[in-house]
Amino acid sequence: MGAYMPSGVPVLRDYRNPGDGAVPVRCTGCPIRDRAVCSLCSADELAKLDAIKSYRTYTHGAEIIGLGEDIEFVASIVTGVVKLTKTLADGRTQMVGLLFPGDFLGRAQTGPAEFDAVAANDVTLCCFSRTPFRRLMHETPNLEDRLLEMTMDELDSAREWMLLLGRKTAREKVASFVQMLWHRTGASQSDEGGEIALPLTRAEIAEYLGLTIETVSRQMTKLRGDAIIDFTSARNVRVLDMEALEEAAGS
Amino acid sequence: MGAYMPSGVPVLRDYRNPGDGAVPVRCTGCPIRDRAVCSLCSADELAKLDAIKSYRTYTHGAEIIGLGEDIEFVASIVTGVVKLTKTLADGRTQMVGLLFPGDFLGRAQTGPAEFDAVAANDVTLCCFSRTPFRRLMHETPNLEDRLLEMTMDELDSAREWMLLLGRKTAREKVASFVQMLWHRTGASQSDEGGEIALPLTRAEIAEYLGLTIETVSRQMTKLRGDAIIDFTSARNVRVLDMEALEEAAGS
DNA sequence: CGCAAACTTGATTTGAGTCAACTCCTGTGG
DNA sequence: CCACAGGAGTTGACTCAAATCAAGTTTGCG
Repeated sequence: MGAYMPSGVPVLRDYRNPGDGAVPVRCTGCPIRDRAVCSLCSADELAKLDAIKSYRTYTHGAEIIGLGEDIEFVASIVTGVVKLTKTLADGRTQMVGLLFPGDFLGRAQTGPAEFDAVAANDVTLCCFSRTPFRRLMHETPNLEDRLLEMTMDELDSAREWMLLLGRKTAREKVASFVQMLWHRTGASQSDEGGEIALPLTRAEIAEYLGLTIETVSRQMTKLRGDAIIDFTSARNVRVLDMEALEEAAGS
Repeated sequence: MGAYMPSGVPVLRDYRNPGDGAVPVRCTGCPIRDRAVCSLCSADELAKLDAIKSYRTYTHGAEIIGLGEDIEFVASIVTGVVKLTKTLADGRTQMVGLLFPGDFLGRAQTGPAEFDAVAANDVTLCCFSRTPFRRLMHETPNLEDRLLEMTMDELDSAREWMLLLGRKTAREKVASFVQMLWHRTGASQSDEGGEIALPLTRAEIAEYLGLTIETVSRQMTKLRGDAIIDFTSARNVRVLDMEALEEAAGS
């Protein structure tokens, strides 16, 4: 289970393992069937994918792909959260991607990875070797169409993230982060007051937002002081006032 | 011709109109044939694209796509430079894309634009109505494959840009910008000392880098003081020391 | 229970933003 | 052909938001 999940807290969000690390063997009943790269595939197309897939698990902190590695597989995130990061020579690190269940990891084309991919908590991947996947993609328009659509969605969200990094204040960044999690973890609109278990440490949130740990912490404290969010623990946020949160996020 | 080009200066880079705004009617001989979304297409595939294409021109500053518009076309940039920007409620704006000849503008899928697209100088587009383009894309794997590849390249470069926005200093940002232009404008390695005509104003460079005009100007002056770059005019840079520029860019 | 990692809080520094002139082009019209 | 208007760019003085440095406190795990 997610290393960050305090024991005894009820399961709230689906980026954690449903069940207990038990993973579907058949695609039918797969928890990400409706969102993943395979979501447009018909039953027989799915059977072909089924034949080339394999599951891999990574524990919290494990490196999935290292910078410059020539990755031999692509994958769908089944459970857990994967962070993509880029690092400058002197160690300054920026997160450049955060993948939730259903998201796709890797390029179908050849070439070395441009970033590190690390399991932010315990992760299960549904992996496809690159060559058979590419072949299947060419035979299966539904697969390629969905991958193109997902890649363009990623690009849109990268652009939103660029606006955040380039122009938002620390307060706006932190509020935007909570708001993003709220949406990505599949909260329903009526869920105000519901709890979000943060999948990232303060240090990782800082990497995501282009800030320092201290600034993230201070802004979290201020948002709590303004009665916009509350914490049941450092890793469990409750949104008290969704409208004020949107206001604070500047969007 | 590009409004920023001082008269009498020899043509240096291909993001300006080759010839005089004269545009190819046939795809053969198109200046972006080797790089654009159509680059993998065979002669007969190209003929089908040819049948649905049309050229549009925009003068410097013209809006190509407004935020929230449901764009009825997608396009390849033939000549000129297109900037994509996002703006917060109070007017803070961040550039989130910069498209050169060969780059692709728009989503094949449906849905409103997530950003503004503006002609940074005089621009020619090779446009395809969205519906026929989508249909053709489904019939033509070479087209969809290339679009997927280009979209993933865009995503990689957006992630590099995120590292810049989140973690680089003002000096590193400005140096990175010059370096990026050097590569995007197709300079050859042996071109040290060659000139780059900046396609953007200082204000636009600031939007690109998440800085203010003043900071961009100061850092340009410092890089000049360090004998890394030089200016023949405010809009024409010469790279004096490529190695030092890379060092200053922090990559 | 105790230790280390994660997180918070406070004091101080600093890099980039803001505000304010000023210069330099470039194009226009008398 | 020159004057001059206006936009683009530069430079300087000052401010401020976030980084840095430095203790603390809390939490969770062995």
